[in-house]
Amino acid sequence: MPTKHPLDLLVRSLALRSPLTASDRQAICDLPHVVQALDPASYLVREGEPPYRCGVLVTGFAYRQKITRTGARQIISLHIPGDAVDFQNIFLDVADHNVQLLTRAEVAFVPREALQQLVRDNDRIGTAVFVKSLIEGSIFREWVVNVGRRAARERIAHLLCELGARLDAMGLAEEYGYELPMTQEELGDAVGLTPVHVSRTLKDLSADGLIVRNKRSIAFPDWRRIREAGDFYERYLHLAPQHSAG
Amino acid sequence: MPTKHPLDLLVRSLALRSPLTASDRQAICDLPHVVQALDPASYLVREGEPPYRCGVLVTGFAYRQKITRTGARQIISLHIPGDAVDFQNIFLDVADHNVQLLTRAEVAFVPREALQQLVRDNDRIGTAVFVKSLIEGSIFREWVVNVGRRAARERIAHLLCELGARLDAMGLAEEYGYELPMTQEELGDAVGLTPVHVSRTLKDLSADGLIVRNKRSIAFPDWRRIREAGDFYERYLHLAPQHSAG
DNA sequence: CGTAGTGTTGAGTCAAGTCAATGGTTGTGG
DNA sequence: CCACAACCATTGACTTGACTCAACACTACG
Repeated sequence: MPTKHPLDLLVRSLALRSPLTASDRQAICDLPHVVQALDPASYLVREGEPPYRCGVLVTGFAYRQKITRTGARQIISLHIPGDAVDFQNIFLDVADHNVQLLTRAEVAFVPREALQQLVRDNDRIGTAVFVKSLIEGSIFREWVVNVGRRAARERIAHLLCELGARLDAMGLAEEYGYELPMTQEELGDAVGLTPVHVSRTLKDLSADGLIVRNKRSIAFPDWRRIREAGDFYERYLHLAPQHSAG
Repeated sequence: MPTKHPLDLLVRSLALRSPLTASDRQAICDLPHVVQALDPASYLVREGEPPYRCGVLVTGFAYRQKITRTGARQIISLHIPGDAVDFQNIFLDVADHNVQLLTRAEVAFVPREALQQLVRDNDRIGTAVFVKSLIEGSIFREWVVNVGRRAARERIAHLLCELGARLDAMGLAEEYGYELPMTQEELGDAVGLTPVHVSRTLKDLSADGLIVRNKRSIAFPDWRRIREAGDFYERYLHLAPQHSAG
């Protein structure tokens, strides 16, 4: 007897911004799916391959990634439980980037056609999926700004704030911080810095009392100050519901 | 007697990737709209404001932009004739970035509700708009990579290739190049560099015979070499049609 | 012509990168 | 339960790609 449906978090994530009725929620949970437990670094999507299914994070974290010719990796976004990692691919014929697991994770795979059909048949769900995709696009835009125009300290602070705000919106953060399941190399690839410089910058942030580190957990003693250090304004996350879209 | 409908280019842009019937095309052209001629730097969208209409570029160029706390500007994307600059906003309640004209331009403004209604009522058009939005998202992702992990020379070469490829797909490029309506400051803000360094890098690219400059026009004597210099692979532009999405 | 907006060039600086060594943590298997 | 291996984080010394500042040149346009 499942205490919790694997797609519940997806429903919660969609309902955060778009109104969904009880029957909409049921329809999402009724999507055919298989849940798999996968190891860190497992690929959910591979650049160049056609997407035939959509992975939904039930537990664990993932990231989007692209590799340049010289072998440098850029992490393009981070994904938390409840995120569907393939809304960006499901209406396109070929994946233009990779998605990998950051941690061990349980992933619910939904066949592409079933998801496309539901999006087409149900207006509210279709809008919710569209809205979620557009918000992901908004996050990509903010990352362009972060990586293009902010100094190292701001970049890292911004990333930490964003993750905190998103986890918090999903009810997945602790009181003052959260478990950050990333190495400094991964952090660097997310903000366009080398791991060495990430190490130094985190040290500075700690020294200034903006963050408190303990193993891989991050806490913010003063939310206002870290937001300021990261030039973080959460409007781009569109955490309030989109009433007029329903 | 109009020789050409203002929304024709939008139709062409959508039809590039998604199949549209003659009546779909007619339905798009029948959208209510007003065409305005506007000066460079005019705002089409302002961060923080609710989007009540969607601008479509009939002629001229535009860009998305965000300003950091320190006043630095990051250009997030460039838009060419046929692009609708508000697909990213139309289903969200508040704009999270600015859109401005790069050049003098004619813009067709479509009321938000009319566009939303058409997207909801017509499946093929809805899918086409969704696909176009997702491709814009793909371009944002590539920009994160460009600005995060490539050297100055590659960044600029990549941007020039992207614009060339997109203009070419819309039939708006010359044989070997195109008119680049950007100052070096704007170029710099698009790739995360200072105007001084853009000037030096363009000089290098010219010296190596990768580009030929004449006023604001750019030509590529050898497309293969400039692609290579920019680490440019156009898969992310999804220029081939998305057959299975229709 | 004068002026404002661009673009170019040189000289000096600095934030972040590179290279390399050391130290700490975690997990595993003998 | 310990020992080893693999991975990760930290630190120091040095380098460098891009930035800053500043002067000057070009161009378009009234």
